[in-house]
Amino acid sequence: MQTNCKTCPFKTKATSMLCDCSLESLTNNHLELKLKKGDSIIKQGMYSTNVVFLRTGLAKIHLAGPYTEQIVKMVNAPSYLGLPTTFGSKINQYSVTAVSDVEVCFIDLEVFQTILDENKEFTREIIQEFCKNELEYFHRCANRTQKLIRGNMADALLEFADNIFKTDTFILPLSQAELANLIDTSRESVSRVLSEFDKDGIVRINGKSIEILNKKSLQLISQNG
Amino acid sequence: MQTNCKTCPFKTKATSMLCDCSLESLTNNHLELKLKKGDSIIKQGMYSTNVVFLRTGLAKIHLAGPYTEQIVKMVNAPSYLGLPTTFGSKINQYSVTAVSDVEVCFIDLEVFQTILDENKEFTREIIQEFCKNELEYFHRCANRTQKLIRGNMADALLEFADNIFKTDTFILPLSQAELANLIDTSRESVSRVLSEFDKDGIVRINGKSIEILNKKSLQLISQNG
DNA sequence: TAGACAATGTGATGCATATCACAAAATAAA
DNA sequence: TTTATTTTGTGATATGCATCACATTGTCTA
Repeated sequence: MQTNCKTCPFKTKATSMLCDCSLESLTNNHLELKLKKGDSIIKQGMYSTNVVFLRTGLAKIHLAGPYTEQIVKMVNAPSYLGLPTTFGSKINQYSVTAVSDVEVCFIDLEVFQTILDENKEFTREIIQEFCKNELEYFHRCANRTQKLIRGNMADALLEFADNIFKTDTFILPLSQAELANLIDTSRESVSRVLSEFDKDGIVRINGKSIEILNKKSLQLISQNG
Repeated sequence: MQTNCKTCPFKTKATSMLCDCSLESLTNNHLELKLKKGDSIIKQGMYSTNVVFLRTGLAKIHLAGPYTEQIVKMVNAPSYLGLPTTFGSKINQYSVTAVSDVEVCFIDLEVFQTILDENKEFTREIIQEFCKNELEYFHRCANRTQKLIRGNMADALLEFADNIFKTDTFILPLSQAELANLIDTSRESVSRVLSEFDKDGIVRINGKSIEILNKKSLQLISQNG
């Protein structure tokens, strides 16, 4: 479903029927931005009347837990962010921060709502995305809490390799402290487990660069705990 | 938005515009059932081409974790269940089981899809529901893993009282073993914490009957951990 | 090229809670 | 009612991991 649109910024092979520019309303109702790694895209607690389209790059969704900030999801482009705010209180309930350089479009929520109303295909895709995410959360709930740290770390590495970067050699986009927030553990444990994996020849670590040497082992560790 | 419909079974004050029976397609395309406590509504791993409307009663969504079955969400009527299956593989990715007697309607997914296409209001409500749930999962991720058992138990009791039964005196719909699966702990710890709460005068427990005596305390315990 | 600050490695210690092991009670079945 | 089965209460023990403490390395800035 690649639709390289000439008049609007959505030139991506997205989930997005937005690129069907019969939706000319969009062309005049968005703000396009390039943001740098570390920049805030959505800030918890702030008022907002926009949906954000993450056009390129990688971001983390995170929010304040009772003690520390928790990363609940990594999101790579293309993806829509901030919908719950749109339909809810207009106060952002979570933060989104770029972990790579990103391109984003801010779309007025009323415009977005109109598009939803007028475009069945797009609506269907959005709902499908929600369904996919819901399943992800369910599995996360069932897995994260039952597995030991090694299992969760294995899952995180496999997720980066298989779903996010789609290669077994990549640069970790998160610090060890952030990784700890993602897999519900402490910074120190992340450090220990990573060097264990390296020592056991499962991965090769070089600063922030990671190469997965033995994916089968990782999958086994993921299953055992 | 109460619409007591005469021709279709959806006579509930639902999220549901389905009761707007301009949707006569529905009237002839559903199966209505009364199920008993403990009956399975949706079974993980089974093929299905239905969405389920939970008309009355209370259910639990649960799925197989690496070690034990995990309860990921309690759902009370009115609510739609099984949408991810609809839009996904048609193999149920989770189970839903009645924890009280329930009334459910099985709706063919093509009929459901048609309704979505034809009814903007309904679609909007469904999306809103997804958004609400997503926020719930995020908060669950951030809370459940950071809090101690007492905090999670306090949350569960407050959830039952405030959101599910809407009264401070209720009958626990789950066994202690199920409660343990809900708040990520062991059966024994559930037993211990509940009797602690009782001993401290925070709740009064009598078999499965629970009365919350000191809600402020529960909220404090929830915050501290 | 220094100096400062952030990110990482690694040992020692403590603690929350899982697990094991039964007893007691409640519920279901016969 | 009696028997069988599930649910619950409670102690003792084991353990995975958080926390603390500090050394080391890496990275930015002036």
